[in-house]
Amino acid sequence: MDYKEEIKVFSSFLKRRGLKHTDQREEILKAFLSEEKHLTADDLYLLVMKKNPAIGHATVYRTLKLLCGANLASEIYLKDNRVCYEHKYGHRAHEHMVCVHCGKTIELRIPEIESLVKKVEKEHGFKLNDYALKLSGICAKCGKDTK
Amino acid sequence: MDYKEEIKVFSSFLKRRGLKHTDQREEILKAFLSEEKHLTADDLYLLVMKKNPAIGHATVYRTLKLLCGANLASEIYLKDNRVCYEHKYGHRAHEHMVCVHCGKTIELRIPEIESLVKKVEKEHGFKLNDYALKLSGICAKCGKDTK
DNA sequence: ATGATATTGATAATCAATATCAAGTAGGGG
DNA sequence: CCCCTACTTGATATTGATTATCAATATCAT
Repeated sequence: MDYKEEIKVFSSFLKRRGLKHTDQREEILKAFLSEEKHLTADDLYLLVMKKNPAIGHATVYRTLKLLCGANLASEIYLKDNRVCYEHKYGHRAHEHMVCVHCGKTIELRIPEIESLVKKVEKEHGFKLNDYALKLSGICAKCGKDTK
Repeated sequence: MDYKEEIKVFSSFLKRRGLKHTDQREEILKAFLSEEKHLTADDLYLLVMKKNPAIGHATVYRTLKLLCGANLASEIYLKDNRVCYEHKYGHRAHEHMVCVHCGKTIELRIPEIESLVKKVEKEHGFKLNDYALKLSGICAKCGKDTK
């Protein structure tokens, strides 16, 4: 995969902001896209390290913020104050199910939510940016293991 | 208010766990209940300080964990990795709307969610502990201010 | 190519939350 | 009612994730 599409989105975001397109940023973006599951900043750092050990910790953190700004990634906040990042481009999954036992996160698709959320938005005069539904509990696998 | 009910719940929780009912714990619980809005651990610490400056930071943190265990409080995870605590006893609001501008949090009541969540739970063989719906955007007031 | 400006990586700094530990209590059994 | 043991406390040190700092370097419009 070449991620041409996403790289273009990122590039134009950077240009629009007067920022620069660097090798590090592109490498980090590619590594991020290559992993389908959710990543913490540190997970991504380790992934990037394998390709290019010269890239620093801070750069990964910084680039993740940029990716969020470019709407290529979004942050999700899990238990224990951990932050994960997920792909956003071409996605619109804001519903997650997290297993409090093994930590696995499943993305859900609950179309009915959208209309509910819209209704609430109108009722409260809120201008919605985003929403997130998070279910937490014990996943099927862990439920079996602990039985 | 005497919070008799909640104190009893806490007491029996402690006994059940072989833990002790101390003045500090009760004071912290009362302070927590006295404030209707969401609190960070530090907010609560400052509140408790006013009544009893001798109570330490760590004790507040520890007691909040206990309150969660006793189902009197629950944690909510906001942007920037901040954790807040909200009342849980007699509550069942898991729906929040957070203004990304002023930071205000509004508790919602969306009864339809419950059945949606139940459906998903069944579909995935998940054993649900909790769920949280978080809407984020600009609240009516801030929307007006920035117009 | 040049130069203004953004970027990088190493390091130090920050912050909330947690672990440690000696001294102080609670509260059940006698 | 007192003892004893185990739980608690508060001060402090520690952790771990994220950010700030800063000199050296790279980008890109011209």
